[in-house]
Amino acid sequence: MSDIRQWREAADLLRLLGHPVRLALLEGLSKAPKCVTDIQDLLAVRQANVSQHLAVLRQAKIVDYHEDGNLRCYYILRPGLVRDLMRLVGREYPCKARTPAQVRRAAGARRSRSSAQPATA
Amino acid sequence: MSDIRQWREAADLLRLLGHPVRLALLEGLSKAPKCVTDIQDLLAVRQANVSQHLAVLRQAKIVDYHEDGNLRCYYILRPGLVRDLMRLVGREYPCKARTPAQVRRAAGARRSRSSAQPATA
DNA sequence: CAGTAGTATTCGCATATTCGAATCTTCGTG
DNA sequence: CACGAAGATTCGAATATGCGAATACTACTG
Repeated sequence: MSDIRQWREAADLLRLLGHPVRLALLEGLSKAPKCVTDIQDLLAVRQANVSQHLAVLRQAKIVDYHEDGNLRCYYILRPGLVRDLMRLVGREYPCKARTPAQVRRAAGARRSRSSAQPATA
Repeated sequence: MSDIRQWREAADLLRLLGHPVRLALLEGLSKAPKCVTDIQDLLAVRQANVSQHLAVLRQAKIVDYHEDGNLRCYYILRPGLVRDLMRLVGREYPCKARTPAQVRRAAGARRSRSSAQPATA
């Protein structure tokens, strides 16, 4: 479990979700589908910018839309993801400080690298 | 709930977590506390870079450390947060596509903005 | 005290992200 | 068909992020 590449996808997802407008967008959409102009109106963000953020969320398969005449009604494509996301960012996670002794014991006998093998390189 | 500023903190948190090295770091630390050199060795990332990422996580109060002589043993300061985070990025969230009719109905009667009330502003 | 291992910090560059302005497309209506 | 409204896309500039190299700092050891 030391390969960093396996975390790239998860990191991309988190980074993409980590934008205030996109979070507000997701919360708004999680209540009901909305068209771009409604969102623009609701969030006080310019239309082009709303479209840009929606495009990002759409590429990530987090939202999708249906066309209704001239309008595009966006909705949450993965409600479970958004729900869990909102819980994560909404919850308070208290700090659980450990004592030096606890940490030292949990760290095991691994002192330094004095006995390190040259690895695979 | 249309104020974007209230999402800034959450967005900052997600963005900060959205980095492959930091995720790998958190997973490694969630198994046991480790010192910087151990991590550097485990993840094949340069020492300065490990320190940089750890500094970010420390400022966000996600990790902390205790000094053990010359070493700094880092540990997860908010295990609940990291646990839920790992669950979120580890789980599969299936796409729940809606039909146009479903979306239109859920969107309510809000067609466009033609009949928009001036809101509370 | 000199040397060294462990770690942090600073600096600079390369790359990525964000956003506004402008433009383009499409659909509906008269 | 002309026009306007809804929305997407492109482009460029400002800002942020990531990382390596170099360096500084500190606590042990001899």
